[in-house]
Amino acid sequence: MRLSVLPGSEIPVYRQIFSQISSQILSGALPAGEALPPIRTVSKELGVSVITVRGAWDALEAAGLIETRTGSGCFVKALSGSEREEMRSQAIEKALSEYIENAKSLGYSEREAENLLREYW
Amino acid sequence: MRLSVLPGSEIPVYRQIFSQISSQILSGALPAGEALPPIRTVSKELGVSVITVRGAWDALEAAGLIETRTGSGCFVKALSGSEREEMRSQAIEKALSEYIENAKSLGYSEREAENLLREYW
Amino acid sequence: MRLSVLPGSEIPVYRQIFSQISSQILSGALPAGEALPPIRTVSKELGVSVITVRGAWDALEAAGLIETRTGSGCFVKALSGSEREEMRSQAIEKALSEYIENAKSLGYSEREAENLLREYW
Amino acid sequence: MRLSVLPGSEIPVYRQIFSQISSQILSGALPAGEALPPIRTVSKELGVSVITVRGAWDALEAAGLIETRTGSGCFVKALSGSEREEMRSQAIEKALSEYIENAKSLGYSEREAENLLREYW
DNA sequence: GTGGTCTAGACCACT
DNA sequence: GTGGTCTAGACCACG
Repeated sequence: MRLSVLPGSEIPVYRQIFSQISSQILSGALPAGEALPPIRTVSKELGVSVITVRGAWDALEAAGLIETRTGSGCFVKALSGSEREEMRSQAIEKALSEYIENAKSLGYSEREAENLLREYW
Repeated sequence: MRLSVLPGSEIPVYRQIFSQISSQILSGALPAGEALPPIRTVSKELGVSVITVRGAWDALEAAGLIETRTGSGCFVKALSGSEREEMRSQAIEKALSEYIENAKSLGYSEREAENLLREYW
Repeated sequence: MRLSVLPGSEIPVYRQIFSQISSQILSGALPAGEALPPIRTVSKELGVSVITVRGAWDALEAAGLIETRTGSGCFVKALSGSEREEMRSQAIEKALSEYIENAKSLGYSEREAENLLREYW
Repeated sequence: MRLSVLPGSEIPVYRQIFSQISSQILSGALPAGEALPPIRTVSKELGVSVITVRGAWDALEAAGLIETRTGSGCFVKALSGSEREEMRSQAIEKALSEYIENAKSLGYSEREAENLLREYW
């Protein structure tokens, strides 16, 4: 479980943690049933408050990605293959549409957008 | 000057306005010297507070994209071609790197990322 | 907006607040668009922490009952009549099934359960 | 002795076990003197920790419903008919008042509450 | 030892 | 003045 946060970023710390774990679940890197590390452990490792980590966990639970069993920990929820694939698609489409929207309004052509993608990947 | 905002979005209204105008300036759609519409007009059209629009204008001025001439309004600043091109590049690179980062952590390959771009453009 | 909490109860304070407001929304007592009182006000009135009130607000938002507009407050979300009726039905059915389950396992007949209901209403 | 637990429920496992056994005792399904199954057996059957079952047993003993005889097991305590009836009444009244409170705050009339009860019993 | 809840108080972003 | 985020620390319920 690799996590990292940028404290000064414009996007909230708990959201950063949320998207990292979310991506790992949707990509299959974190399989169903897997236990997440205890919030206190994560808190120490990242140097943020326990409450901040808890905020990320809450968001993950609200998104239906994990479930918490009080007293024993938090675990990656079982998602059907199609559910997971759908959420994964939605995530990439959202990111993609932001890129496309930006590129278009900045006056880039499709060809240029593709070349840049190849160049920076 | 076409603007639109999504009030319920997670990204602040003033930032939405900022990026739309910013993109139009960097793409050349809004040429140097062009007058921005009065704050109150924009406020009414978008149905947001005058203060919110003012925030967007401030951000644009801080970014060096517009200048305010007291009593007559706000105008697109004159940028050298190279300056403009550099800012435009930075803007697209930032958007691109976010897309790439998301795609990678979701487990997509470069080829898939390209195909999606072509499909959704 | 009438609220009351029992601090020593077995059910968390934020949950108590949640269900009271939730019921008022589903029963139509709180119409769509209505502004909820500021969390700090509620906090003072009930004598609980701001954070506790926020927990209730978060739960309401997660349940799709309210929406928060940063800087201006929290508002009752617009629900279609059928949506509202469905959520209201679900709420009463959940409460009802708990009553029935208890009554049955305690050995009460349907007739007795009805008589008790009439007696205590 | 039939027991079942829902691990993901919002109400603690030991409480679920407690109320099931409690109801069976108060309804007379489990007569005085009857032996409860060994903790380890219940633990295996339900797939929960021994400590959890122990918690339920403790709660039952604290409620005066069972007694433990060291070395031989736990047994349903002898209750006078009036004692048992009083506890049974209290249990149903508590469940009933929760249903009524919910129904009222959701805007249901007594008549509707009765009809629903008949319908879902 | 695990998560769940709560307090008191601070600073920031937004309207 | 509104909500959003975060800190530091405490106590409880649960397994």
